[in-house]
Amino acid sequence: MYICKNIFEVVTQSEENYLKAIYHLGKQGRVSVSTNAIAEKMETKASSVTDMLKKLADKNLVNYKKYQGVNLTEEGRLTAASVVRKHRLWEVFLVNKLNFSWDEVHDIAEQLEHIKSKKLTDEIDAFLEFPTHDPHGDPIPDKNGNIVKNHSVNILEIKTGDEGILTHVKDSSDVFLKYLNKNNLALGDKIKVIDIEPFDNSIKIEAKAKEMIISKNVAKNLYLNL
Amino acid sequence: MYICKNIFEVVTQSEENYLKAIYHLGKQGRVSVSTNAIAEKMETKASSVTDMLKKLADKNLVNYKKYQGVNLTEEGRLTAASVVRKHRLWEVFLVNKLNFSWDEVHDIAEQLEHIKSKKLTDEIDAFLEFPTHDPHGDPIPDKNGNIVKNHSVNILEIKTGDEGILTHVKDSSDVFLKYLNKNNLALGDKIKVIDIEPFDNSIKIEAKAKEMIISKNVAKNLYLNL
DNA sequence: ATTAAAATTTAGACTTATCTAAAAATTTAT
DNA sequence: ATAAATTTTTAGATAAGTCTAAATTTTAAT
Repeated sequence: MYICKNIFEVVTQSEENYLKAIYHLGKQGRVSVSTNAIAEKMETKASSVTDMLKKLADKNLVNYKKYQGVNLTEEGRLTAASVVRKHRLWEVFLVNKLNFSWDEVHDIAEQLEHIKSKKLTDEIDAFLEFPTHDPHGDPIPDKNGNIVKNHSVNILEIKTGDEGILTHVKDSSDVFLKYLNKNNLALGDKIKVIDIEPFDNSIKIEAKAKEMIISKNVAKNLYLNL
Repeated sequence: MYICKNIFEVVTQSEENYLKAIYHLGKQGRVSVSTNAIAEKMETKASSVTDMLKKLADKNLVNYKKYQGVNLTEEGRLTAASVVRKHRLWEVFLVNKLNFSWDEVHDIAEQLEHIKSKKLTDEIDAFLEFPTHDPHGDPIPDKNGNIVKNHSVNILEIKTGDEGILTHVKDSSDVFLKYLNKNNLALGDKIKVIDIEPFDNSIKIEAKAKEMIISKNVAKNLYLNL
């Protein structure tokens, strides 16, 4: 006797979170990811990850061979991309339509990304006029899970005297974003590299006609379009 | 050692659903509700309800004495009202801002009502310009869990020849709403009672300059403002 | 006031997702 | 190439939420 347990939630919220982690760790899920890497990203234990990987493999969402790590199947990749799509669309909604700032949206989007309704996702997409990037500059996968290729480069790789537009921040944590707010840095700003200090990789930059020094750790998270 | 298990989700989704059921069954939670009534509403078993009632009582969300049914505490009432508030606000959002029809929103709102963010709820409320009723005419609780009193009366209680505005439908199931769509009936319509058939309580009404006959079962769900 | 029927609770079991501790496999270092 | 270190998996336990079946309490009927 064939029993379909749950037509509407074939993939649980927890499963979606694992798929998302694998997607992010294996650059859109195409590369193999280790159990420990997933455990660290999800702040859980490796044994829990192993259990889940078996379940995901049973559902044909990942390719899994014991001790070998995992990568997403096409179905898994699409599922993960859909979750990421929803996460980023909701972030745009919160910032563009409601009065949220870019450092407040992550936790709420973590909840909203699990809402199951294809129509809702597509209507929100249209309502926002089909945005291609979220408030942190991360690309939004389209209906088919495809993302536009990003041409931004890390500010550490730019040579002294060159300038570009800040289009992407890698760290979306509220501490980091609040740091940028405090220093009046936002996506779209024109930034010029004045000097790179070889000793600690700190960088003197010019933004909004003002000079400031940012640490290497900050620099690592700033990406510019030249 | 004091351990707070979960600051952000002191109330689980499942608990919220039980509180909501008790809220609806006991007219805003002020009246005692039986275990079986809850079980039926939630499509679960009485034994599951009993288990949950104990848990809710432990958390001071309901007053529960074995075999006596439950009612909500003030804290439980506020929690339930907040869930109902979110459900109805999201329904308004879906219908007014996205392209949803009133028969498509319930299942999605059932998911969205569990999103935890006070700011999000209040911003959506403001974005929608503080609506007082959802697309089915149900009142939306305010921040403090208060609802505006409804003055609509059931169409069966109106005497022949009288008319009123359709302001509320009791049944929000998609079958019923699709029936109304098909017959071109919507909130805001002026409806006149032409004749009530004593045999089966079917009613001949006039709406949009056309006469039609509705069954007692339909009539029971239509409420008018005189 | 008993007894029968209905409602409710208890007991024990199952599933999902998690954990700890121990075992097994793989990788790294000598 | 072998031992040590690291990674991963297994085994067994726990908590939340559900179920069935049996026991208990309340309500209704005679």
